[in-house]
Amino acid sequence: MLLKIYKLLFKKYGKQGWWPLKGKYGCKNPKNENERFEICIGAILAQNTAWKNVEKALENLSRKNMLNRKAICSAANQQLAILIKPAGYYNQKARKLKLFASFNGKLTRENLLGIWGIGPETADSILLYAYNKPYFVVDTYTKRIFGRMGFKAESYNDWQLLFERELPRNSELYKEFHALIVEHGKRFCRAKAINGLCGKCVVSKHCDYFRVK
DNA sequence: GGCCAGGCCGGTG
DNA sequence: CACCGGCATGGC
Repeated sequence: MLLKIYKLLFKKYGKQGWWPLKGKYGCKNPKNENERFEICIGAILAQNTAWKNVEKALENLSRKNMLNRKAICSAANQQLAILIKPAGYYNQKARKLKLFASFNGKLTRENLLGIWGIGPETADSILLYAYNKPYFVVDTYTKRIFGRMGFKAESYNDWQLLFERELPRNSELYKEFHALIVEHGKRFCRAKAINGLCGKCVVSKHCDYFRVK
């Protein structure tokens, strides 16, 4: 069932090629440690924030040559906060960036979750997109889209299990699926239902939300 | 002008 | 454990 949804979304939106490094879509997998780091920073900045705003923050960091681990480690919280301001929650996020950048241990899921400011979605985004580990990423779009379709799960872990149990354990599939979910959430499965959108949605036949209306 | 955006933390019951 | 307020900008 989930694979079927995936295929419908893929047919509609095409290959997404996430993660979008420096705001450019269609990138390949990260080639080096610095690109991996940039993905991690983007994942933290993207917490409950529109990606457009994250791009501005990344651009500010990049222009100052601060989009790397060393620079962020040695920067003052205040300076970071000013640069990442467009991404919102800038005081918290400045602290989060520094704590992540100065973490030296092994990047397991458990260790990531132990870092202040890294929750399950951020951890899974880092593991999947920066380190190519097969953890399915669950976000608000995932819950909204599949919740409306009639899938039920209580917690983050339940949602994740739902996908990981049914899908082949394949990071490339996970990456593409999550990216497609975000795209679909932005374009069609909006928080506030917009008149007519559901009628053009490629997965509406599988959706309770549409059928009920 | 209100709602939403690729969450997470800390306090409370 | 579940729930909630706080954190903050920018686009629509």
